[in-house]
Parts: sequence; C-alpha cells; structure tokens
Amino acid sequence: MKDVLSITKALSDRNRLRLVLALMEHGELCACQLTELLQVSGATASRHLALLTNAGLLDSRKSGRWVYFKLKPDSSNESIFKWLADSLQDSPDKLADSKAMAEITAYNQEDICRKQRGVACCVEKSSSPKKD
Amino acid sequence: MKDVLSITKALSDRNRLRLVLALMEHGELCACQLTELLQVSGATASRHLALLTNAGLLDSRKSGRWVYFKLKPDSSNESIFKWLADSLQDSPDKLADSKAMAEITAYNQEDICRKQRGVACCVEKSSSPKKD
DNA sequence: TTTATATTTAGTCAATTAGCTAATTAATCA
DNA sequence: TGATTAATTAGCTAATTGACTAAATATAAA
Repeated sequence: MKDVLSITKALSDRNRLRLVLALMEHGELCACQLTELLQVSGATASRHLALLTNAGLLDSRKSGRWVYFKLKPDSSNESIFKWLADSLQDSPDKLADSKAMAEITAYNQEDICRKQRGVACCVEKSSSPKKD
Repeated sequence: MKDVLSITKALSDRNRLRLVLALMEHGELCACQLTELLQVSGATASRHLALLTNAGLLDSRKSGRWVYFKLKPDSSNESIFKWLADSLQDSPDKLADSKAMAEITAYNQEDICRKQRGVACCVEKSSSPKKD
C-alpha cells in the first residue's frame, strides 16, 4: 500500500504530472530542460524529480554535470503510464507543454542553463509562459 | 489534466485507498460501515467519501437515513481500478481490512451505527484496531 | 409534531507540502 | 589549483489538507 501511495502522491501534483508527460514524449531530458519547462527554480524542479524517482517512476543517469531523467521501464508502471497517456491524450496543458518543449530542445543545453542563470545571451524566449 | 489530478489526489490518501479497496470487494457499503472500517469520525469519513465521489470514482445512493456508496462503473475508471487491484493484490493492509469488513457486515447497520454513537449494546468489537 | 439519528457542512488546529533563497556538492574547465 | 557551474540539500514561509468537535440538514419513528 505504501508503494501505491507513493505513486499516487507523486502523481498528484500538476508540475510533476507535467514532468512525466514531457518524458513520455521525449524519452530522456536533462534537469535543466525540465526546469525550463516548468518555469520554477532549479531547486524546486530537483525536488519534484527526486520525489518521482523515489516513487519508482523515473530513472536518472548522470553525465558530467548534467543529470538525465526518463520514465523507468518497469512492468508495474506500465498500466499507470498508459492510464495517464489515455486520460491526457488531448489535454490543452499537454499540448502547450509539447510546444514549449519543442522550443527548449531546439537549443543546446548550455544555452538553456545560461538562460536560467539570467545571463543575457543568444536565447530569447519566444513563447509566452505556460498557463491554464 | 484537472480530472486526472483530482483522481490522483483522491487516491493519494491511505484512508481513501482503503475505502476504494473495500468497495472493490463488497460492491456497495453504507457510510456507517465505511466509517467503522476506518475508525475515524463520521464527519471525516464523509469528507473522504465526498472527495472520492467528486473525483468521479464513486457513486452514491440514498435510502432512508443511509447513504450507500459503490465504485462508479465508468470506462475511464476501469484501468485505474485495475491498476489498484493488481498493485494491492496481497497487501497486508487489504487483507486486514477484508477481515475487519467481514465482521462489520456480519452485523446489521443499526447496530453498527449505535456502536458508533458509543451506545453500549450487543456489538462487541472482537478484532483489534487495524494498524500498519 | 416532536424526538431520534445518519450524514453533511462549518470551523478550528496540527501536520504536510510546494515554492523560494542560500549553502553545499560534484564535476568541468582555465 | 582555483573558478565555474549543474544539481541537490537545508531552512524558511504560505498554502493545503486530514483530523477533530459542533452545528445543520434530512429522514424515520414515537
């Protein structure tokens, strides 16, 4: 029961759902890209990612200074991921995030991270902040 | 996304999970029986039941002074109920509640309700309070 | 009609949690 | 080595939530 609860709790926050959806679509993303998607502080994104990972929903791998996250391929997770995918198929939130993520992945990670530090540089945010 | 969140939030509390599991097993139960199972105040059980109902997971029907709850038969709920059933198949919590519920349903509702009001009467609690 | 009672709603309190900033850690680069 | 930097952890605050009691509502019984 504790396992189930840790999963439902992990999935009962809007930003964490958005992280899972983004990873469903993109397979693997780095912490800085996911932080950029949510538009929260890096610390906040990190805590959400840790919570999802501890619930057994995500795997992470470190590569240099970057940490990459993906859905954990686990048979016990499949049906819940499927439910999420089905339930949110045409959700406006998901579509908006897809768009935003397409822009984010169009830049290289160094630029994304620089942007997060507030360094004025090449990256201009052209989409408006996600809302619903 | 709001719909999905209301469901994951509804399922992210231990007592609400227990209510859903009990209804999976027994089909339909009245509020006083479910209150007795959780060992919380009637008001608290009522709030949990309302939250599950508002999330679209339960149906309720009134019969005289009693209100009966059951899982809402809805195609969009089936996969999440199945996930729950699979994930909690042999959970000790579920087994303990099954046992307790068997005792509760062995009495008639009037006695259960009397017992909840603290009226000393025929009903003796023979099982120890649920724990884990 | 009055009383009793099963459930819900309102109001309060303590515990949890999502967000932030600041500090720390771990890895790259000059 | 020392500086830089992506990510995490620590510590704080405001908002949320689960529990309770008391009050209100709705139905049945006397």
